[in-house]
Amino acid sequence: MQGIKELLNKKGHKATPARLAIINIFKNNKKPISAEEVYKNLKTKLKNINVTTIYRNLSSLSSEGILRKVDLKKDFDLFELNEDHHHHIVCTDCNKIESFKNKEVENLLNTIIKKSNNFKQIKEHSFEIFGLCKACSK
Amino acid sequence: MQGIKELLNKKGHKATPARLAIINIFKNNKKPISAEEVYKNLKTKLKNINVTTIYRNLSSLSSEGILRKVDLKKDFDLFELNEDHHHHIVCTDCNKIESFKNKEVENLLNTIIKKSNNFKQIKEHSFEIFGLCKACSK
DNA sequence: TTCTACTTGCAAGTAATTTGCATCTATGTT
DNA sequence: AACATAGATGCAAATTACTTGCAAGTAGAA
Ligand SMILES: [Mn+2]
Ligand SMILES: [Mn+2]
Ligand SMILES: [Zn+2]
Ligand SMILES: [Zn+2]
Repeated sequence: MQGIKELLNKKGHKATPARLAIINIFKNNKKPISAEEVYKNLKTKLKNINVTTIYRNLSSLSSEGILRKVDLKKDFDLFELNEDHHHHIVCTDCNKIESFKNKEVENLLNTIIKKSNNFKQIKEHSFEIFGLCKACSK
Repeated sequence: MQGIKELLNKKGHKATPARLAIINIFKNNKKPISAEEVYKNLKTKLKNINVTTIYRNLSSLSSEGILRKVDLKKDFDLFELNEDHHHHIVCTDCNKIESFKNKEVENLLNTIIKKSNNFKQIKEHSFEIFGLCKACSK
């Protein structure tokens, strides 16, 4: 937890208890979670923590590239650590989330951008799959 | 505009002026648009049209598979006709949207699902690309 | 033409996220 | 170690996209 504090300070942000705890939650969690989920988790550790603080931190941590927002067709935003780029398969019934990496997806981006008339550079992309997990498809 | 009316009736929905006008807007429009955009457009054609009607119709037309919701990282939903499956490249600066089809993306789904431990069937997927268009990247 | 289920307009309600502001605190400086 | 201050936080109020309840209207079947 040493590098994190320096990283934050270097970006002009303070390593507050709330912020460190939030990052910690994501370090110990492999699937995307919502502000509300972070909040519930944090309440057990920090008395007097407010959801607003969660929202503000999820937002700033995301712009700094420490977290990233994941769009999984929910009516609220999900976040996860912004390490090792990957995609998700989501069960639309029970919300099980499996993540996967696939080089070909990434290679395809080049092919696609070459064919494009209006774009020459890509900043990011999303590739998410929705279906029923084995348990739910019975 | 004959087939549409029958299609709607067959699904137990009435071919009301509002509903037909909404479908028409999408027929004459190639990029995903929001409820608010549909509303602005409709106001010039139907006096006394209410946004609620737009929301309700976008929703029902989507569940019927006539429209589909598109997720482009906006804070509102976008919709487009649910014909010929495709994906988008979006300019994060000026919101220009280019659409493309790519067989390989679709083929990849099979490869991915085979490697999955928890999923065997896919219902849908999203693959959206974000970057700067030529005009905006100067 | 009549009947009725589906629609619509309008007002009010939700739910997620944001903002204003007074108070507080982590960190650099003295 | 005490100080100064930019950045954080809690709390309440505001925003915003979207939904819901209800009474009145209308498309389509008979
Ligand atoms: Mn993930
Ligand atoms: Mn499209
Ligand atoms: Zn499942
Ligand atoms: Zn552009």
